[in-house]
Amino acid sequence: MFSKFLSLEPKKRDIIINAAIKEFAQKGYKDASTNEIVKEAGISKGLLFHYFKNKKSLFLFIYDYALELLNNEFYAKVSFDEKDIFQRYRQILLLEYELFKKYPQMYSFFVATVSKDSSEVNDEIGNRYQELVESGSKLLFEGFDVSNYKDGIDVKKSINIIIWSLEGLINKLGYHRTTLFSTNQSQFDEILAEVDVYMELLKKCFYK
Amino acid sequence: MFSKFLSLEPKKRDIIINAAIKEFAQKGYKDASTNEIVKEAGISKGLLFHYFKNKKSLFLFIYDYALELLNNEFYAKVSFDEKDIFQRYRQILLLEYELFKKYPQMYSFFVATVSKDSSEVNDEIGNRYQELVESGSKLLFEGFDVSNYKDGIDVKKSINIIIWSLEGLINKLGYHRTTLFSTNQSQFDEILAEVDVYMELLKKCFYK
Amino acid sequence: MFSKFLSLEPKKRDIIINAAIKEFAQKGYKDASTNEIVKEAGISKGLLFHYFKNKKSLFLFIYDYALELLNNEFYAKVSFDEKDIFQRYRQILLLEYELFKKYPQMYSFFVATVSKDSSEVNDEIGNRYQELVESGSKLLFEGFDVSNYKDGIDVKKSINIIIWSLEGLINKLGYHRTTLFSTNQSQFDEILAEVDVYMELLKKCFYK
Amino acid sequence: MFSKFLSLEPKKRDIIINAAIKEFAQKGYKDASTNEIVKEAGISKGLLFHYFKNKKSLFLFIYDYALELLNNEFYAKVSFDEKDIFQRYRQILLLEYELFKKYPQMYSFFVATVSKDSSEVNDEIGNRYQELVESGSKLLFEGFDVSNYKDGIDVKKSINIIIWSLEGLINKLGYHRTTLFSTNQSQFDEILAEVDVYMELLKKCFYK
DNA sequence: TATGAATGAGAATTCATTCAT
DNA sequence: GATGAATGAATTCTCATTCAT
Repeated sequence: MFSKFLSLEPKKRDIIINAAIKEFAQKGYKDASTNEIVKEAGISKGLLFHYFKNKKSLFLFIYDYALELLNNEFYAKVSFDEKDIFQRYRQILLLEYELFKKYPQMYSFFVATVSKDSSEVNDEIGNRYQELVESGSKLLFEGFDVSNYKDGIDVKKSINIIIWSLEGLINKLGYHRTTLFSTNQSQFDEILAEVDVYMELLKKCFYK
Repeated sequence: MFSKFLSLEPKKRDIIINAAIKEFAQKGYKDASTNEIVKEAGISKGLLFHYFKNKKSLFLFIYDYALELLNNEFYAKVSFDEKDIFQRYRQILLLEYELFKKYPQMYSFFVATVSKDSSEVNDEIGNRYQELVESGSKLLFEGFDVSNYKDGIDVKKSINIIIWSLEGLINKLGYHRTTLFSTNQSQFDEILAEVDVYMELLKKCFYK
Repeated sequence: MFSKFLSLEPKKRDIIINAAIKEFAQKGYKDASTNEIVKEAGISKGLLFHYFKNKKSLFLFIYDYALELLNNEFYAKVSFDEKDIFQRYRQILLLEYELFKKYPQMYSFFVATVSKDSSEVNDEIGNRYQELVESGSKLLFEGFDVSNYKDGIDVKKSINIIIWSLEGLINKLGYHRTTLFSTNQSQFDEILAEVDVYMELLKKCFYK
Repeated sequence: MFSKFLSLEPKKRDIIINAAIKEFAQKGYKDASTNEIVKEAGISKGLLFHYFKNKKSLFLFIYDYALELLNNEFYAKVSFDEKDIFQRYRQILLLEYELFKKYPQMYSFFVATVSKDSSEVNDEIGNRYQELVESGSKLLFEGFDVSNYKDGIDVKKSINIIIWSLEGLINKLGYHRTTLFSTNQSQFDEILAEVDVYMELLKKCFYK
């Protein structure tokens, strides 16, 4: 399928991938211009269509590429030995920060794909991203040690409250996560500090 | 600026506004077709560009129109006499439900605008919507009676936790708010019931 | 369907029709360039697609237009009162000559369409041209007075021989009919004279 | 000119020739794809253009190759000892049948070339095919024994009538010659039988 | 010889915008 | 005010041809 493209030297391959991710991330599938992609990648119009049958096929390749990256570079790195929900969440935040420091366009790509999703590619991508995120969320936020919870607390619901609260917090702090993760280290440290304060408050609610 | 359009007889004006909202809501700024708008509104292409300098100017008009509607039909109707945060939130949910029952396209319009925002209009709309929502949120979630809060609780933070948790809940229940509000009354009642359960849990956390 | 185009002022409409016929006649459906058509017609690219949904639709319009022309300007004009096959054939030749003097491109168009027919339009045009020609041929070469035929001659077969012979002759004289009909009047008269000689020979064969 | 190609080992050369004939026969000059040709021939794009300057040059080579084949395999095999025109014609029909059984693509190639001829190659191929066919026809249909013709018959013209009639017949029977020759033996025998009937009728006309 | 990646002009089609009526 | 014909730049995609290896 993409054999021609995949056997390209990594350097050039990545230039093209990044140009495509950038354009799709900025404009969504439909408004993205293959013209812009080739201009950004510094290749000819024909070459893009030598590697990819058409725009859609290029998009789906990029989509799968990004999904795999997300899986390998994020979900695979979470340590599930950490049984305390707050510690686990801190770990996740740090991993996310690293991830999006490394691949800043990828996050925008998913945001654009999920929100601006065009009917032309909807059917194909189905809900693979959604599935990954949901199955991921389940994984990320399960298997906690609940021995130190107050009696009479619905554990599941309390975990939800913790997650939603902290999500709400970082959304507020970062407006969009994209912005959040484009901040520098010291700003990020401030955010972490604020997260810690909220964690303490939530611990008071649910921990003995 | 829009004097020509504004001095139009209200009936015709509304037909055009609704046609535009519908198209922008469905497709976002860039993909919206002025052709579709004039077809839906039953006017000629020339006339649309007689009233509005260009597509962008039409969009910005619609955007401001929708913002004002949101303000009048929602924020202005919240009763600030209700001093209990949970009661206030319940009231807001009901108002929202009414609002989106009445103007179903408007919500879609904002969702589309915020998510699919095209770089071409981003700068102009700035963050007027965001500002309204934020200033609105402040308004909506201030001035509570905190006399029955546990001692030693950071009130502001606890209010945030309540809001974010309930937001998280209805996002989860409705997946997208759009879907949520297009549900029928009995489904909406179920959602309210679930909200109540979470409210009880949150009360345990923060109320004496 | 083609209402926009049909309500155009005849002069301009014909310019476009002729430009399209010319291009399709020269290159066949697939190789014909809409770019060339608009250049030849002196209109903008957009206007062509304002009148016709796409290249295919333009082609089918032209095809039907040409079919109707062929029917009105040729088949409808043949006088079936002429019961002598040779006189009938002479009449037909003269009508054809007039027809193709008047619409020189049309003949080329059909030749190109029949021979170069692209799979992309084949299904749509079906065999409407073929049907017309065949039903036409039947009409053209039936209902003769056979009272002066020699006895023991298979009339049907003899008529076929007459037709095929005369067709063969004018094909030879004109190489392609296209060329034939682009000749001038005096050349055409020579051809007619030659046809007459062959007719005499054929009469000897079949007439008493 | 084509020295490089001609000094190729015959096996490989024929693979390329056949691939090219097939593609040109199916699609005509313009629509034929050099991509398809190299794919079918199992060679690289570069190699094709190493042997042939460009697509046009390849086409002209194939064209001349096919012309020569037609000459050697058909015209050279006709026995001119047969002095009876009807026997000669029968012989020719059988030879044609053998020829196109052996080289089915070649016939399609000429049909496609003659009918779909693109202006880009028209000038170059000129009318070499036409010339061959015409000079061939002269050869094929000359030198007959006319001793048993009726007196007062223009022999040349009567021969023409015979040829055109029989051509007309097989065109009608086979619709296109291509179809005709792709029929199986028993169908071909039926056609021959019909030809014989017409021959008898024509004999009555011209033979004593 | 032999490869196939790379090119870029040209194809059909869309669409916001203008302008004569 | 009102129309919709007319424009042309921009879109995705194709394909003969070249050239470094």
